[in-house]
Amino acid sequence: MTVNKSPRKHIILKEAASLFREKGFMASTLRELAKRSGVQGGSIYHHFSSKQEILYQIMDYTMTSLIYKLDAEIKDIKDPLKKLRKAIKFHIEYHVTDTDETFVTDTEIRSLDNENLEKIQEKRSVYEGKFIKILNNGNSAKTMAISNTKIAAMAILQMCTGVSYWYKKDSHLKIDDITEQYVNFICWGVAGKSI
Amino acid sequence: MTVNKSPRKHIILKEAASLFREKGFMASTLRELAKRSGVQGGSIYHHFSSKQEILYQIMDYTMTSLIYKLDAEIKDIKDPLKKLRKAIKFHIEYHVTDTDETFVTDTEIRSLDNENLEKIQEKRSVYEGKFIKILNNGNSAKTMAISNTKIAAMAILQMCTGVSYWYKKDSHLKIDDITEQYVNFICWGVAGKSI
DNA sequence: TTAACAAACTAACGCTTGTTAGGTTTTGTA
DNA sequence: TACAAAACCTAACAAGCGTTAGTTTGTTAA
Repeated sequence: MTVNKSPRKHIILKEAASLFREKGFMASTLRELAKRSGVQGGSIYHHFSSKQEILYQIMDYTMTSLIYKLDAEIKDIKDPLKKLRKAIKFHIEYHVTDTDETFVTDTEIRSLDNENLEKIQEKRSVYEGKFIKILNNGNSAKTMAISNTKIAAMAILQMCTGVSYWYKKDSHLKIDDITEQYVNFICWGVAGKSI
Repeated sequence: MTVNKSPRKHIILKEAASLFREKGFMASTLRELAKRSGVQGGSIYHHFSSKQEILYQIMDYTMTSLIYKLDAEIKDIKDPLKKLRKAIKFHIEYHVTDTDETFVTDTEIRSLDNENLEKIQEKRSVYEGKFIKILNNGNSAKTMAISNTKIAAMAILQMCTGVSYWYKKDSHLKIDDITEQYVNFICWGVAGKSI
């Protein structure tokens, strides 16, 4: 989110994430998005060049944030298991904070144009690579016992990303409790055979 | 799949699952589906009353199969941990066998009309309930230590369903290897604190 | 006050899509 | 073989959608 983001543009992006989550990108119309954002359909084009650009901006911002913020969270941690705990905690908290954006980013890959698709796929790969690296380090340190770290990373990410599918802001479940359960489950899972 | 399923209807359903997976339901057109199925657009209406019905039939068949076949796999197993292993193995194998159908069933919930949505949600809930029950039994038997079996069941299912997102039939990965990794990861994860 | 610019409205365009209706061809059965 | 049903083709309809172009409105600086 750059500092010079106009209020309306910001509103449109937030409403877009909500609408896309609710109906899917293709089933969402600009007329409805405009209505929800407080303008008329054609006005969207003052802020965005196309419907596709709205989707891309949501997804690109989300992936970029995930990558940079994950780094900030784990860069000073040496122990792989501790690093993994922190990474999982971060991932879940991010997905629980921006549920609409993260859900859309995870589910609307197919709606991207080819050019945008490549860019987002690249960032997904970078993000996933950070988890693979942690798992590889855990294997090296003998505190984890994973046969295929790529599959394990995918499994872990899919499971944790899944929180954005069901979590509701008004849920009685506390984020820390959810996080704790996922972290424990995963850490026992990766450590299992090395105990 | 009933015995009297006409060949063309069967082809259309298979092609629909493939097309919907590739482009999403809303971005898929009946003209393209017809083309892929070897007929013209209007001919689809000889076999299905609407585009929505095609989607519903794919999803309903998949959910119904999952429910009944899971039961058949685990009904004679008493030990909760063994039962869980079998359930996970079944789930992954099903998702790896019908990757298109399972992927569509998991991702196109939002494309369902309200009436169809309720029916599919109900079946999803039934299926999920079977996993929750296994976990509850594991807790009772003290071979699992899960604070919230509902969350754990969701996490497990999301992770295992995720296989249909990335698995490719021509993959060098053997299904048994994949299954083994998931089963081990999960069983260590659920058993962790009870060890 | 005036001019410039940003933001928004509005009508309409061109295209696409699910679907229908009527006609033709193919298949199955007596 | 004849007939009916199933399957398919085809043209077209009605609705909707992303987008464009022109106009209007509000704001700001000179």
